[in-house]
Order: sequence, then structure tokens, then C-alpha cells
Amino acid sequence: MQPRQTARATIDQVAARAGVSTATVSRVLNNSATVSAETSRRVFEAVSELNYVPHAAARALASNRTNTLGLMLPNISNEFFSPLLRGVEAGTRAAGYDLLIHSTGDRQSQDVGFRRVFGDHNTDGLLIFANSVDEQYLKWFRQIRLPVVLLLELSPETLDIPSVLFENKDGVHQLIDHFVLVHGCRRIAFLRGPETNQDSQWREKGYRTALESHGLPIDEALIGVGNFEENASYQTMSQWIADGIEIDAVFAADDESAIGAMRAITDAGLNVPGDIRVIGFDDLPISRHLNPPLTTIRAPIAEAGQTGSEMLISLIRTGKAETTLLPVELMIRRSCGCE
Amino acid sequence: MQPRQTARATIDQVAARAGVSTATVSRVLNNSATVSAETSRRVFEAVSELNYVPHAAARALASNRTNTLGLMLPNISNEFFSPLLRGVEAGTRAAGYDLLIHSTGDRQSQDVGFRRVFGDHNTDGLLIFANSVDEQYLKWFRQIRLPVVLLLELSPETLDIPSVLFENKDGVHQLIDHFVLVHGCRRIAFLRGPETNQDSQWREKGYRTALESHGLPIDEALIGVGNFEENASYQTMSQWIADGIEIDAVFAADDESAIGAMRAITDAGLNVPGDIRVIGFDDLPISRHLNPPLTTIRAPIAEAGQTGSEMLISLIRTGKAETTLLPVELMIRRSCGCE
DNA sequence: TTGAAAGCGCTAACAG
DNA sequence: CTGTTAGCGCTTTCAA
Repeated sequence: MQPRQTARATIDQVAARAGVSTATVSRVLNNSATVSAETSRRVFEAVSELNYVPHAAARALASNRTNTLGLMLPNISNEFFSPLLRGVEAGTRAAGYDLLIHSTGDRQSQDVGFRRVFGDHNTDGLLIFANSVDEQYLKWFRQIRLPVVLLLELSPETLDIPSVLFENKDGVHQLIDHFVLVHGCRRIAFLRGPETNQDSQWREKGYRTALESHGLPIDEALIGVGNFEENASYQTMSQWIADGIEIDAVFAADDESAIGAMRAITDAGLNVPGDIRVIGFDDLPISRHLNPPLTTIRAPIAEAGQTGSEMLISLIRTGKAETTLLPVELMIRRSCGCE
Repeated sequence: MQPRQTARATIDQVAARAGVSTATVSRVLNNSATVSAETSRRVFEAVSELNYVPHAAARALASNRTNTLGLMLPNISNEFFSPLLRGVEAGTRAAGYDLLIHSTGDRQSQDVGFRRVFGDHNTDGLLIFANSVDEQYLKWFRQIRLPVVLLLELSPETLDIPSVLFENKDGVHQLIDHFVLVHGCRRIAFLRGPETNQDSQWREKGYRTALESHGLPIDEALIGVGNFEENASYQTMSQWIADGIEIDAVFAADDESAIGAMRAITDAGLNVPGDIRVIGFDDLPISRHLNPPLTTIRAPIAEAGQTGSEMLISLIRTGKAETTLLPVELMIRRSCGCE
């Protein structure tokens, strides 16, 4: 594993060619102090002639700044991820930072190697997606004063880390209002997500308070496992139908479980939305192509990424950043009975 | 923009605590020379007590190795992207490298800042996705001896850069064979992709040679613009129908244009596959949810990412890597008339 | 098997 | 406005 040969110009060569000191070259390139126009011109000339590009590592070592943001994700697979990254990239690049990506896989595999990657070394700060990092690491990051912003996850109380969140509860209220006020539903079932998932928790709370606000009773028999999975919700929905439980509408905690529910209804020989209305949450790219197209809540994922990176940069630069709630949008399509 | 305080242990502190020299600590941590078991133990102890994590930039500066791979993408938005990144990440991490991501946006915006990001500084090598980098930069990378692997793009002849490609032509042959041999089609239309896109070019070549191999004539009236877009192909397909052109089946150069074609057929009051059969290419996540589910070719995207990163690492370590062709798989569903 | 010491290429005081 | 110089934290000869 021999080191690559470096056929590359250094700051000294640029300085020599321009007839100035390395400090001046540095000043010109970083715009960190006023330099005479003529000197500056000569430096740029030398830079371009030599094809000079500063060495990032040397810079980082000397300045204690990497100009790089880290993004930690639980696993890089779901459809959620592409828009998120687009947003993060946009915010990151607009501010002149680079982006280092690290997927943590399952939590079990977080080890020392994991620290190496992001431990205050390769990055000036970390953007951490929900469920990708254990609290113990968050504490460690705090200890070494590594700026951190949480994405779609609330901070552990004791740490008070700024985060970007969706207005889940508000979104659910919009959905339930729509079911109740527009379609006159009364028996609205809920397919909940994983118990540990915060989004799911908020959505369940929203479901309960929304029903209450309409004076509807909460029937625990109408709350079942969806687990953010097509299959799990298929099972639950099929069981409900088999049990002959009366249901006007189903609110699935995410679009994947909505898909499962729709499939179960159809497979049972019933019709969506004729017999049972269905709504989801997330607005996956697939959702508008379903049959019928799924009414759901669109969460501005790309925006979350961008806002998160902007917050992180602010945190790095000023030490301040405020937790942000992003509004969600009701996408009315046909699975709820509209149109 | 003041530098962060670093409440962090350095190699000197570890050395002091373990009662050895910094060189020895380095040797233990890098496993770069034999060290007595006892000494080694003491070093690890000190490392763990001090919570020591090596400083990546210092390491890079001293060793001229960053342990980081760069990935360049044209834009981070399509559905293609998530599995690709998953694969790249897997290959990268398995070898102990980090991953730096950079989307180049449209080619116009490639400038000096762009060089800064990847110019042989932050990364030991580059994985470059099709259409994200101009040839001039490829030349420059060659000049500074930065290892590069191309993803889904053939190298400019003069540079001879190793690349990962799909067996596009073979895939097309499978599709056309299926149309001709299984469904007895004779008038098969083709919706081509963007002219500059290499995948599209290969697919068109495949279309032509496949027809020929079955002794079918190539009717240029049956070749139209799909542009890898839903709308463009909708237009073309609608026009064909309006013109009363006789068509048994449509081969769309990608799934998006297949979607457009299916919509056009349906909107014209015709049936897929009853009146016109449709097949696509790519197997997007959406495709199996379409109505009817789309018969298409699945390209192993994640595998391409993983293979690419493995090749790049081999290139970095040994200086060698061979261009790889990845096989594709025919996904038979209902839009071709099967089942 | 270990230590001493010379850089890696750059930034940031400090001086002038 | 510009130059000198001392590191940043680590790896890697060279000696021992």
C-alpha cells in the first residue's frame, strides 16, 4: 500500500513563483486579510500556472477546521433518503462545506471504528439522522464539543441538542379532520409504526387527540400493528376484516403500511375508498401511482436536510441553533374518497 | 468563525501515559511494525483511558493517505441513487474507507471550487458517476495520478479508465427475445433516451441488433423520442396512436418513459397489454406497483456501487483494476402480456 | 523491539 | 500591506 506519488504544487512553489511569502499566498486564497491588488493578481496567476490546489489535510491540521460536515444515517436504503441527502447536500455546499457520509448500519455495530470516522476529526460537525446513534455517543460528542444537529429526532432531555422535526401532530390533525369533516367518518382505525419510533409516537398522539377533538371515542380495537411495513399492516388489516370489525377509514402511520392495508382490503374483495377509505403519511414517490392514488401527508424531507445543515453550520460558526419544526402538507388524492 | 476548542487527547499524551514513544503508539495503532505484547497492551490501555482517537487530518498529512473515497454524482435526486449509494457505502466501509460525496449539479457549475473538493486532497481516489465530470477533469485527475473508476460510463478512449457497466445490450436482447418468441410480436416500437446518454445508445443498438437477429425489419417510424421522461414519451406514444401506426409492443428505453407510454395508451382508450404490450428498462421501485405491473430489466445498481468501490480500492492499493460488465435480469410482470 | 527527530503543507500570530 | 516562524498531530526513516 504505497503512498501515491504527488505531482502536485505546494504553497511554497506558488509563493516563489509569485515572488511573495507563503503567508501572503494563504491570505489571498483565504481572503483572510487585505492584500494589494497587484500582489493578489500575481498570486492568482501563479496558482493558475502551477495548477495549485491547497492540500485539505494540511489546511485542516493548521486551522483546526475541516470544512466538512458529517452525515450519519441508520441505513442507506429507504426512499426517504434520496431527497434528504439532496437537501443536506444543497445546504452543505451552499456554505462551501464538503459532505462526509456514514451509515451506521444496525446500532450493534457501532464501535471504535465508528468513532474514528466522525470523532471530531474529519468533520466540523455532525448531522445525525433519527435512530442512527446511541445516546452514549451523543454524550461523547458533547464532551469533545463537536457540534451536532439531530434530524427528525428529539434530543435526549439532558443534552438539549438542536433538531429538525416535522409537525407530525399537526399533520395528523389535518388528516383526521379531513376524514371526519369532509367524509363524515366515525370509525377510524390506526395502524401504528414501531414503538420506538418517535414519528410514530407523535402520529399516534395526534390520532388520539384529533379523535377527541371531534368528540369521537377511542376504540383500542381499532388500533393495530402496522410497523411501517407493508406485510405487518396487511396482516392486521386482513384480521380486522376477517373479524368483521366495522371500519369507515384507516389511518396508516406511514405510506408503506397504507399500501399493505390497501392490498388487504382489495384482496378481501372490498373497495378503496368505496368500502374503506385509506390515508397514509409520508407521500413516498410511489404513493401517487398507487391504485387508487393515496391521500397522505407530505413531509418536506429535502427541506429538513437543508434546514438541518444550515442549522449545523450556524452552530459551528456562532455556537447557536434553534430546534425547528417543519410544516407538513396534506396531499388529497383518491384513496380517501375525494374526487 | 473561531476554531473549536479541542478537549481531545493527542498521541503524545497516550505515549506519555503508556510510558513509550509516540512512534510506538503509532506502530501499535497502525499495526505497522511488531511491538511486544506487553507494550502493545499498555498502549491500548492508555488509548482507552484517554479516549484517544487519532486526528484524521494529521494522519493524512503525515502519511499522504486520507482513507477516504470520493463519490461524484450529477445530481442527487433520482431513485437510482439510493441503492447505488448503499452499494458504494458497503464496499467502501468494508475496506475501512470513509466516503465523501459531491454532487456536481449541472456541468456548467464545475469550477475551481469543485477541484478543491476532490483534487487529490480529501480523497485517495474517485468514483465518478456517468455524466458528472467533463473529460478535461478526467485528464487532470490522470495528471495528478488520482485513481479513478467510472460508474456506468465508458472511459474516453485515450484515458482508458476502468469502469463498471451494465450489460445493456444483453438485457435488451432478452426483452426483445421475449416479445418475439413468447408473444409473437413483430412490430415493436422503441422510445429512445437522451442522445448523449450512453446507456440509451447501447439500448438502441441492442434494439436494432435484436430485431435483426430475428429477421425483423427496422422501421424508423417505430423509433421515437422518450428521453427517459414520462412526458416526452407520452407525447410520442400519443402521436403514434393518433397517426394510426400499427404497433404490437413498445420497448421504452427506461421505466419512466414506459410509464409515459402506458399512460398514453390508457388515455387513448386502449389496453395494456391487450392492445399494446409495454416493457421498460431499469426496474424502478415504482414499476412493480404500476397497473399493470411493468415487465422490465433490473440492473443491479447496488452491486454496481459496491463493485465500483472495490475496484477503486484495488486501483489505489495495487494500481490495477479491470472494467467490469454486470449482468442484468429480466423481470417478467404483466405489462408484456404474461401471466 | 524501541526511540529520536525530521518533516507532511498549511495557517496564524507576531513583527515590521 | 507583507514576511518570518512556530507549530497543528501524526508517520516514518534512521539509529540504537
